[in-house]
Amino acid sequence: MPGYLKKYLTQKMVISNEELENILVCFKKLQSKKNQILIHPNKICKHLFFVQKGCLRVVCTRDDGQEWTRQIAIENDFITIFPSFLEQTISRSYLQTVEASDVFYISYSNFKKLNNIVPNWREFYTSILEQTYVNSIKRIEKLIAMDGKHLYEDFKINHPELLKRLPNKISASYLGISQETLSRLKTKK
Amino acid sequence: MPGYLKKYLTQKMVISNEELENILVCFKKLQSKKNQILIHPNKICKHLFFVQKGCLRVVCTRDDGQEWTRQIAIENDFITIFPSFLEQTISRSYLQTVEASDVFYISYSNFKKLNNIVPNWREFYTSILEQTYVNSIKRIEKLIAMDGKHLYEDFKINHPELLKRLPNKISASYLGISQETLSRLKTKK
DNA sequence: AAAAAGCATTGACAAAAATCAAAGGTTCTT
DNA sequence: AAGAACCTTTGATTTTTGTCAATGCTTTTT
Repeated sequence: MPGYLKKYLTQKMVISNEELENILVCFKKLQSKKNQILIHPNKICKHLFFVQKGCLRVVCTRDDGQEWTRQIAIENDFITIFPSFLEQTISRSYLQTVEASDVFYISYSNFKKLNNIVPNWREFYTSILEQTYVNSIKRIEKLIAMDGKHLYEDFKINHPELLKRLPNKISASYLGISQETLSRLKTKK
Repeated sequence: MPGYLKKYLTQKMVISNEELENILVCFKKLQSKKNQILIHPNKICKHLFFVQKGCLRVVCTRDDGQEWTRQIAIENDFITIFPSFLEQTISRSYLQTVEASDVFYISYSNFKKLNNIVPNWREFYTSILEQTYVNSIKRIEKLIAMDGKHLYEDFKINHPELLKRLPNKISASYLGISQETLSRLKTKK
């Protein structure tokens, strides 16, 4: 049943069929409508999600109520409230579906157990970590050095599919600019 | 000789004396004056650094020549041009001393070998990765959601020692604002 | 110690971006 | 299908921030 996840794992790690099954049984399927909250704010994040179909985002809120998109996940991406999941601490951020989505999720305790059950798991996990960390470094470089116009141009070049797929409002909140500014940048040039 | 590094490692990982020695022999000592470039731009980053004494930063440059501080390391921090080090690819960023510094450094190939030589190394490495990734997530949250004033206030609260220690110019380039704006924020309130 | 280079501050101005508000267009709900 | 809710665009305005330039201060360098 978890077609994409199985495919994803076999592509990314060296693993026996038995080990693969040991991983897959830890994941449960969830189908969700649009705009549903899968991890609530001010809770400990207990699950890691894999997106089979659809789109999810991590939302962080400012004191004045404004909301910002810290992370976006589409097909074949993992997503969770990472700081909360890792340290099992409370977080103000929440995880929300942007589209109707099919996801697979694994609990924190089962996730931890995979280290013991599957020999190559740590290596796989570390590799994913490295990649997401590199991506976050690149995002930081852009956020400190670029103004709205350049952030938008860069987003259009590197994530054209997201720009088409996401509501304007969410793209703007991912870039750290207001939706009005994004709307103007889209038309101006 | 690598006093702090030895102390740091024994505190952070479970390790025998022999293993510890196997790690330490991979590191070489370097003493550097202020404003020296330890990893040059447009090169493959071949070393990972541990700061014994002093202060280093990763500088990224914009097309117009403006420079920004992507990362800062002081005593007991590791630092490198991570994307370049990890994938052994060319990077425009460079690593520079902010103060006269004593550092220990390890080559990429030796770093890779530690996975085989020291059983707990991967676990240790993963744990450092997790922590730095969490820190980068927090920085992203701030950069997308906060304006200059709030970024400065936050920096003052969370890194008061850095604010005192760093030249204004570098603090500003770390926060993604101009030094004039930082100077005004410092006096205004 | 003097000169030079670099850094911080301040003012004036320009550019960028946020905010507020209104209108028209979608999409969702019933 | 009608109404509601939401999203997008656009205009007007204010706020924030960047840029340029000048000055005084500090730190290097010679």
